[in-house]
Amino acid sequence: MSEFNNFFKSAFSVDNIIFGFDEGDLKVLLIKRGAEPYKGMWALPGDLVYPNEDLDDAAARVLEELTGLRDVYLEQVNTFGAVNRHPLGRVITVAYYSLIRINKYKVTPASFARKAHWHSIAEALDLAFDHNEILQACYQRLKQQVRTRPLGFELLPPKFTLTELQHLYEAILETELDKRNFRKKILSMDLLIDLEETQEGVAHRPAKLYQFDSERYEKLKQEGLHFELKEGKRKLIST
Amino acid sequence: MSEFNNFFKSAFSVDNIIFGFDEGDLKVLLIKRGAEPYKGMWALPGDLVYPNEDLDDAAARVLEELTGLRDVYLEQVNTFGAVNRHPLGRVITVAYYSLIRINKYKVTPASFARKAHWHSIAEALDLAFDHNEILQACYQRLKQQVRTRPLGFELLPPKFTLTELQHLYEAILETELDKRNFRKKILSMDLLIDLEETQEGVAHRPAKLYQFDSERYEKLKQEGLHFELKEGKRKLIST
DNA sequence: TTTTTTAAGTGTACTAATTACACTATATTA
DNA sequence: TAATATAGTGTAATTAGTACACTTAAAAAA
Repeated sequence: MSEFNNFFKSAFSVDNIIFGFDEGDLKVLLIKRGAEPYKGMWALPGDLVYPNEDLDDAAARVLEELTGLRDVYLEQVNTFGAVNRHPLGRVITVAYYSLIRINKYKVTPASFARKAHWHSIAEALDLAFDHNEILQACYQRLKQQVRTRPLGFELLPPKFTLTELQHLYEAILETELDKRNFRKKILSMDLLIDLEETQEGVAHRPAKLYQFDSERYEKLKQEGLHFELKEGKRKLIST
Repeated sequence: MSEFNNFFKSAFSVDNIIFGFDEGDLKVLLIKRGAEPYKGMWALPGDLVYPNEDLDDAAARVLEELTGLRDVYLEQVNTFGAVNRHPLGRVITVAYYSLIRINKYKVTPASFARKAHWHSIAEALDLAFDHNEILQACYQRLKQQVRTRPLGFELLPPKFTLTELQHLYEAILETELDKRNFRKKILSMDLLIDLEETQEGVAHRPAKLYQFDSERYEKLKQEGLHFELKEGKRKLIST
């Protein structure tokens, strides 16, 4: 590896955009940096990748160290590699997003993080490094993917109502959906199990509870199912 | 950067999946490796990223060194970072795909490449490193993106016939399309300029020539156009 | 020159999916 | 028991997708 030696002076990191859903709002988990650079600023949870660690494993590790959660939906989005994106040297970073159920999360901040906190997507501004750009890229990717894969369920508790599901999609897609059309579409996919239970303790007619049928989804996927949700109002191609 | 020093011993590379279209077939440009490791095997064109070079610039450089082409459609797909993917050290690689007009390309092989050659996608097997995996990932991404963005035109000469365009989509999507329905759909998008010219020197009725209207596309995109092509036969969601 | 060959070009009827839209039902709380 | 709040439901109109076969225009062969 003689002539390559000049190259082996870089590092890479993973950064994790952890999405959650709460109070009708799409949230992202940020940490307040306890050390320079960017001390005191909010940042995406991330870490350098160990020399003997696979990239995907590093992303899962970062997530687990912060939230205590394993086996979470995790997807690689993009790699950011501008020369000066990190003040301490050449560090490129691979961005992942993950989807977690916000109430399963318990704070176990890693040593480098002084504070972890959920932020609404819209309020997550002024982040350290190039993390604003990374967050936007991941959010756009989530928006795109949520239309064609049943990812939304990862963000909801195991039992949910159709209205909760609709609100989730509305929050992610930043659009309003028609209640009847949404239900018609979702139920026609035959991916929900009607639990024959209802909400309790709400000051109105209680909603029925459903569960995502992941076995059935795996079966349908093999047969070529296209899970697909369109926009509230479809833009037409016209002159 | 004291405690970080152990980390700054890695390198990263870019690998470029260069797609072209010729003789009704989707092709990929591969080089035969002239040096160890994997000497003599076909590989994706790629290179280590210089310490002071942005990732995207590196991808564009690799492409230009090999083909002489600049300002080509180039898109980052995925980053591959298994610990042992490169025998000479820890090297993660960022994969890009690019779309070029095959007749604009002239061979100018870089020093590390003994030979560059177009391969049909289906025949590009037994590549060096983890390049089979990378190629497949990029091909899947192209397939997906070609449905919702007018990328196909990047692969055709500026003037083309509707049949050529159809064959291109059939090659990429690995499906057959109905001639009348394809034409109806494409023309209804209003993205083609009818050049009022016809083919010459063909032993049959000459086809009309068209040009992609990129100005109009930019305008329509802002208004929310969804360029979208579906499969030949649509799988229905049913019980 | 006529015939053959090859691919270009065209329209319609049917089916499926999407959209817009408003009232009734059921629980709690006042 | 009245008020409030959200759940739950159907249909008609529009748009998009699909299946399908014959005529046209050029070059090449007879």
